[in-house]
Amino acid sequence: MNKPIPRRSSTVLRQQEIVEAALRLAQFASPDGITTQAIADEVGLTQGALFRHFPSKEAIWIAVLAWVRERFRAEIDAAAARGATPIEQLGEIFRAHVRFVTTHPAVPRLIFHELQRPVESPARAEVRQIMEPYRQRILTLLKAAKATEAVAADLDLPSAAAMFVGTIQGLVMQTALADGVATLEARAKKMFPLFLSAIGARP
Amino acid sequence: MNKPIPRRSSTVLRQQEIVEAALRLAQFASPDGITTQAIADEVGLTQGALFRHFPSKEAIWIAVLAWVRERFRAEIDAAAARGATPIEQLGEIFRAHVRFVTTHPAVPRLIFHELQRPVESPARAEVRQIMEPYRQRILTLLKAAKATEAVAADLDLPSAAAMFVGTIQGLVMQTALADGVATLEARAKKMFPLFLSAIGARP
DNA sequence: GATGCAAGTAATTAATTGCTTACATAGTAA
DNA sequence: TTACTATGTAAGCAATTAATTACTTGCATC
Repeated sequence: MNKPIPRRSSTVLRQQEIVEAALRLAQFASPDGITTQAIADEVGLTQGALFRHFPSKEAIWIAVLAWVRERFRAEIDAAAARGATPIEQLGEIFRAHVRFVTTHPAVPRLIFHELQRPVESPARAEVRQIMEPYRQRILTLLKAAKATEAVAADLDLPSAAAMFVGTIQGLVMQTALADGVATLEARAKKMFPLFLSAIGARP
Repeated sequence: MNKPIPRRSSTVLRQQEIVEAALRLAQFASPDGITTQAIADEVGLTQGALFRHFPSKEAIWIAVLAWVRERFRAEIDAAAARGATPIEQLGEIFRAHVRFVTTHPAVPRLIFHELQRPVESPARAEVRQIMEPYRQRILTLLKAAKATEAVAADLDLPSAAAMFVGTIQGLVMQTALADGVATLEARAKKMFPLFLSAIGARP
């Protein structure tokens, strides 16, 4: 009943398989500890075959990050749609962000990996393309909240946006160091009210 | 007038030189992009000579992290001593923490590098030994603040401590991705009032 | 001075690994 | 059938690099 596994497959399909394999492996190893051989094994190809579908190893990781970017954006979109007011939307996004990390534990690892590198690179740019539009979106919501007088009138919006994102990022760092993502959601749940208090949100 | 550079030096002194060289190099390269050859060059030794003073490359990084740990602890101690009330002390520590990162830009890189690795290791344990006592110290100060009714009576202390640390960590991540640590201090300055608001601190 | 050890060097080794190449074959279209 | 192209394999190349080794030398001590 299984879908017959063709020995040969088109590049488009293989690229997706390779991206998924790499992301799977990144749950248990750091990106540059993952060899092209390991990825090939995970897909079920020889190592050389990878290079029929990607020009280099780095191109694979860039594709992985691009996949993550799209997926993350979609989840955040869906979350925002669930909230009626800006403050509610922020709450939904907060939860969705945390949920995304627990669902894809390899993602923080990929991001730490890029942050740890000192030089500009296409992969780094890709990471920025994940974070920057996200931060921008939070900022827009905060503006809307301020316009409806749902937050403190003298609130510094860029700082508040940085704090929203930073609170989650910091929490992910702390749990990554301590216990993986096991306790992340529980701890995040208690953080959001603190954020609301920080921005002077009215109940 | 320069101190004569002896061709030979004791292991204790060399270890310190090696640690400093590694930390210097880590400003411009990721830890595992730094070869033992590069470290040796920076110290002015041959590559093999390193292994007279450290059993392995990893041992060098562990020593670097231990050095960072001590140094960080001392800076935070000094900062805390400058504040009269718990809230003031938190402010001093916040600034000192941020200042430490801008002064030692290699440090976040080293920490990201460890976070990016999935397995437990002595180096990871060393990073935990930097963070955990720090978080604990913040928690203690928050307790004291609560005891003097300087913060909201119903404040969840562990969450607040996580937020204190996380706010800085998140900010470091964001600046690391955007512009190095160039704008870190300016942005951090605007964040602390938000934290005070989060914990319901009285002015 | 003679002695012994810690610290240094130069050369080598063993293992790893991304990528290339020469060749093979599946699938498709003429 | 024939021919063509995309996909696949197996082998190997070239470069990197942590660690080891055999040998040397500076220096404190007797």
